[in-house]
Amino acid sequence: MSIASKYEPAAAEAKWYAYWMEHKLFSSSVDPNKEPYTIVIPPPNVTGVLHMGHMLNNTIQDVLIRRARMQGKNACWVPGTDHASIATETKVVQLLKEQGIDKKDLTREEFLTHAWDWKEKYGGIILEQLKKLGASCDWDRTAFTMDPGLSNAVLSVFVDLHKKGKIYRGIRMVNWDPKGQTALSDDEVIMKEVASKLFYINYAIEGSPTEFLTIATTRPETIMADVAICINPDDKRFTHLKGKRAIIPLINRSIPIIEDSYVDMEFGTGCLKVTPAHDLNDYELSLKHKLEVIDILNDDGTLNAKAQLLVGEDRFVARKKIGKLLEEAGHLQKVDEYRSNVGHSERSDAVIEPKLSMQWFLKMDEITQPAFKSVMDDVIQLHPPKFKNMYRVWMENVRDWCISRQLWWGHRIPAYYLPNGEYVVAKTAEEALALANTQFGTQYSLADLRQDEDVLDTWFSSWLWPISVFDTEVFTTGKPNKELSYYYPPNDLVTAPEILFFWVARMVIAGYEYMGEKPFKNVYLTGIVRDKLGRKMSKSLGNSPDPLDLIAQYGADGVRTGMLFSSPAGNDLPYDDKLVEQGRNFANKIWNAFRLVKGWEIDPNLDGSANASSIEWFEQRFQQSLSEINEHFDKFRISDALMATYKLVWDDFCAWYLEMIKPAYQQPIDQVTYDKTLSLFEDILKLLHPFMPFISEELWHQIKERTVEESLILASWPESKPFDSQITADAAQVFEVVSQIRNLRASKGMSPKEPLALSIRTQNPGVYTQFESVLVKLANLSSLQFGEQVEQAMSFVIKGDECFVPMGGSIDVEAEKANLLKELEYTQGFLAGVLKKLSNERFVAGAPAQVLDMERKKQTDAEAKIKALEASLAQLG
RNA sequence: GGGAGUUUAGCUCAGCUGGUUCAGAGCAUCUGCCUUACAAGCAGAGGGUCGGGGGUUCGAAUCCCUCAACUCCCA
Repeated sequence: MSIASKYEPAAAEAKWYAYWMEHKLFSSSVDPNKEPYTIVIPPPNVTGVLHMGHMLNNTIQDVLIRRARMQGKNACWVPGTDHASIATETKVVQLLKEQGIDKKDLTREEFLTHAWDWKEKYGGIILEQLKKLGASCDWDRTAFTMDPGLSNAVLSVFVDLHKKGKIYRGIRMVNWDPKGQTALSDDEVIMKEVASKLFYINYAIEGSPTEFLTIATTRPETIMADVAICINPDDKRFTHLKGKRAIIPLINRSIPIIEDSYVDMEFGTGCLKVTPAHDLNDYELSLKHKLEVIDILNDDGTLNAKAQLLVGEDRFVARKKIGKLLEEAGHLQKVDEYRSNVGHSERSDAVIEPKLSMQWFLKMDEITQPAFKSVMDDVIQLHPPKFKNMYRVWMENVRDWCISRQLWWGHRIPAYYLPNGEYVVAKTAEEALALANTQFGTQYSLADLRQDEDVLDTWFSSWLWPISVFDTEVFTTGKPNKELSYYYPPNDLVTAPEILFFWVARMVIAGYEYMGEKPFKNVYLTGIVRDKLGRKMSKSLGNSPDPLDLIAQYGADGVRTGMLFSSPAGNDLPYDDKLVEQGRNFANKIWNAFRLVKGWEIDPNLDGSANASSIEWFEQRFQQSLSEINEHFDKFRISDALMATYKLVWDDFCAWYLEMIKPAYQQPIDQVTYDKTLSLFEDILKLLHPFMPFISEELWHQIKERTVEESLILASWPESKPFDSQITADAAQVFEVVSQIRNLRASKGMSPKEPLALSIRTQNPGVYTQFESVLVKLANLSSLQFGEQVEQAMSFVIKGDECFVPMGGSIDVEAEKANLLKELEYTQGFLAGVLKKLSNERFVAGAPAQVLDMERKKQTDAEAKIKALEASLAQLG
């Protein structure tokens, strides 16, 4: 035999991916005669490299798209990348720094030139990596969120929403990243518990030099920004201070003492300093009590002139220094160690500074309504459904979306400020100028316009993705083009739950706003890939294997199945090399099954009728599995679909079917069985294809020469037909007998080569005779007969049928008796339980007929078994 | 502090509207085998009070209450 005994994936993978690409088998175009099946990829960061999360995510998408393609649908998987403004800008800034260039020394245009250069050079590597995984994307459709068309779409949407009055400018407390010098959304802030200090500071009471109040704070450097002290109105300790004023230490500014039940009497000293510019809660308190706001920090986190003290010092340095100053001045009572949760930038890891600034917002109250309803009404289904609840909670508490970012890389906000202090919003400067001059009756020129410096939040472009990859004009025309009308809405979206709100919810919002329809029907939420210690896999921890290394080592098919073996929707995937090893082994198993079949010689004169029942059985079994697999797919249980396929191939096909029909060593096989077996093999390859595209396509073409059109990727998914579960049940019973005999040999230390005789006492010999040749072959029987009890025999009972295996003088009577007794006792106990149930009048009265019948059947079966066991025991003496 | 979720074998998970698919699967473990497709394999085996307690019911892994542990989201 010339075929290698181990499957070598590398060559097949390169070959078939090139083949599929060359013949454009992934491509899709509008075809009104075919039902479309669409997936848009969650666009990875253009600067990203493939990580394990992408592997899982894209494998699932590929499985779905390949199966849909085989089901005859017009399968279209649109790939692309996201400009990821923060991540990319951070990376480019870093890169420039390494080259000795500081972003501050560059103009906006110069910086963007660098960024684009970098994007052209390294961007999209990730898409090349996806090809190694086997992703069958329509690469001709590859989109980028900053492509001219898609960018235009973003600006159109901004202008439109502004016109609709949904976009406004406002002062808001935002999460300011002093390092990245940008505002972040709440979702981009990571809370981390850090060690800090709680400073207890004494504030003197105005007009009463000996009296003071003590305030506990972790941020003493902000006392200069204090505008009040707040106490709880119910707090008896401070009743005497109501209406008085306190003096800020060191700068001696007088501030009022106010009352609000917001103050937690238990925490710290029970009174609170109110610093609206530097704390969100304080800011809200200041709005409520109409207090002024004093901002003492610069954008880079250093203290400004309003601080009066320590001007120019960094906030952390200032914190230390002011501690000392307070101590020297006798205002510091004590300092406690304290652990607190502090927000950090997801990207730069800088400690977030709450900061008041002018930002752009999208009003969310109305625009979210259809999106909320569609998920609640299951028009859009989340898988698993537990995420519906999370979605509801988020939607119910949604806040206006801060869409501006103080960055350069991204879509620049199309708002233009005028010398008269007004601004206009338009897609281009020219349009803005025209608009301004009409609106205000002015004679401005382009030079008078100053465009907003900020760019839009990345999600403000990717929320349009399911629409804009097909049609970038619909946002202005309102009329979907041919592509969009055909492919929209995409069927399924596969993504991580962590961006359910960032991205998924916002796509739903945009879908309804601009298409009046949902942007997809199903959302499959994957889990997070974790290492053995349960930690999220990340580059910084260095705990993630390189996906490309894994593919090289285990093969793409092995890695794909490995990722899917243990990842039900919504559950984290605890990654272990064992999984991909199992995947690789599975590929090898299939490979070797093929070697076996391909190695057979055919004798056209041979009669194969003895194999008819085996073939019949496997066909029924195949249909049984197929219906399970289809059901799993329909419910988005991808892992279960894989597992059912795995068992069908490994257990039913390889372990049973092939052994059943396998001719003796170096013996030929008949034509009918051979042809039928190859055809069954083909059916199996079809089921395997979505999971293991490479090896399945490889073997598909090794079975026989095929044209491009006959490639497996385009083959039809097997048709589901009714099946006879009696045959599969009968076979299971026969297999059980085979197992028992093998077990018997093993326990006696006998060689499997030593034939045994078998006699069965049964009411239904037909169960066995239909598989007689199989039973004889697999159990290695010298004879099979039906009849009464046999002496000097080992025995076992299968479904009430007694099986006797004569062992001559070698049988250990006592051990055999003990075995039978044990079985007997168990069965008697079982029967007792059944009888107890049946003698319970309330059970008989209350239980449905079906259950009752079941119990009665249990009773008769158990009684028959007991009788048989007792007879055997009597025989042994 | 508010909300959501999870808890079933050593690990990862199934278990639908209470009742034979009811205690399951895969992996891991143990025993024996290089039996000519495959040791990346074959044949067997063991392993769980379904987180604890209480309740409803003829009957509970499944429904209710309560406690505990863990996870996530919002503050």
